[in-house]
Amino acid sequence: MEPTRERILFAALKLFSEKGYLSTSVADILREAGANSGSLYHFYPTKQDVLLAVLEMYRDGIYPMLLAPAWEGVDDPIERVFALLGAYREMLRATDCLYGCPIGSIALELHEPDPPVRELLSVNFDGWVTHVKGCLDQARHRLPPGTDTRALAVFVLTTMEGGVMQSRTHRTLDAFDASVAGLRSYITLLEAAADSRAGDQRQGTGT
Amino acid sequence: MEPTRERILFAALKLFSEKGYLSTSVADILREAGANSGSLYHFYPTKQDVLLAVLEMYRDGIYPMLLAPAWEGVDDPIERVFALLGAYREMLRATDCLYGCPIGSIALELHEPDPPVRELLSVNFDGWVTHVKGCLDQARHRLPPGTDTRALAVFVLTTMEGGVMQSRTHRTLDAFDASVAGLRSYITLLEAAADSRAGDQRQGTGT
DNA sequence: GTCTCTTGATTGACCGATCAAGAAGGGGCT
DNA sequence: AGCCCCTTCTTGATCGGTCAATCAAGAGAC
Repeated sequence: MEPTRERILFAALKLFSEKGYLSTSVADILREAGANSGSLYHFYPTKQDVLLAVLEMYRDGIYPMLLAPAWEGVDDPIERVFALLGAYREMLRATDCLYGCPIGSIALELHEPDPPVRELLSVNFDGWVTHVKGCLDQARHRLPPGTDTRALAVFVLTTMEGGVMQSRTHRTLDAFDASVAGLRSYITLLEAAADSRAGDQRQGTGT
Repeated sequence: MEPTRERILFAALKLFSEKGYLSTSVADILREAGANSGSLYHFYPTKQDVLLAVLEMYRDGIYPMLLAPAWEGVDDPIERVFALLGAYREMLRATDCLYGCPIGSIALELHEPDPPVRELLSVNFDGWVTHVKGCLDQARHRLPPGTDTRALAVFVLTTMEGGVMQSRTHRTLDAFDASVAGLRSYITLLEAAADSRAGDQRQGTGT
């Protein structure tokens, strides 16, 4: 059996993503982890410190747990962006549209989070966005010159979070699919615009 | 003084959007409304019934409270879409990025809401989307033929909700602005595509 | 022997919900 | 008019339950 500290951490991770932070009681975590309250409070002074540890785990897990599996066998940087969105789609599908992005859920659930919590939520979003920006930078030559790849990466996260929110509410993948289709259409148009402009330049007719 | 029932309802409306549903206690509502618990439970059997009444209020208020003010003096249907997003931006700005869309917050806060609650959240999203679809339908001739205006309207809601979520987390308007800019760029490209295709057709070179 | 970790009963605060008692108002009756 | 009754709403103490957090005592490892 894993050490108690990790059992508590994984139990909290699971429950926070399933039921949210506020709806998960310390007793729930203890039951799931098979531990006693004294042990939990030995490692973590308060429930919020458990949350902080979970958020640090998410932060450190973005690449190994999320991106690496989603990108296996996918080399094209633009396709990697959509493979990542596909991984979220699969999570929605596998859970009947119950669980989406735990960071987004916690971010909206805590209306005025303590600074350290807000900071870690922020860092989680930033890490995700930065990785997507990396893909877009790799594909920079296929996008219109001057494209703000960070802003575009933020828009990708927006698409995922907004789509997940609606799909969870409607208990249907439709809204998620419509959102990703919109993003796909947008990026395709951007690529076409970059391409035609490149053609213009080749022909010397660019503006 | 308004009747007690309405004072309770407005107090709940305010508190749910400020602190969320789970973090608002019945005692909070009573204090804000200046009422006693017996009165609240005389009108609403449970706290959840208060939530249902609040969600019905939001549903009925989408046009008169949100769209009508946002669209005042704006006639162009595409500009109306962005005027609506501008109204959300203003709400974020005026509250230092603390309050966003209360429906979205409640939707993510309740992971497995009772069916009537989930239904009303769904209906709220649907009403919003349908109104935006109305704008897009009015501008149908400016969009590529065959455009799925409902899917595009869902994508507009996705943009708003995803942008609000990130801006609230980062306490900066940047993410919201980047998301709306992405959507604006997308729709501009759609209009350009529709336009060039119309030109093609005029010239008889369309595919 | 000491440091790290575990046990589980216990605490006080707060939660949503209940309830008996009473105030307020408005017809209908004489 | 004056009175009564019945419905509607208000009061606020109170309930059992659950919450996060505490703590004294003990187990186990080195």
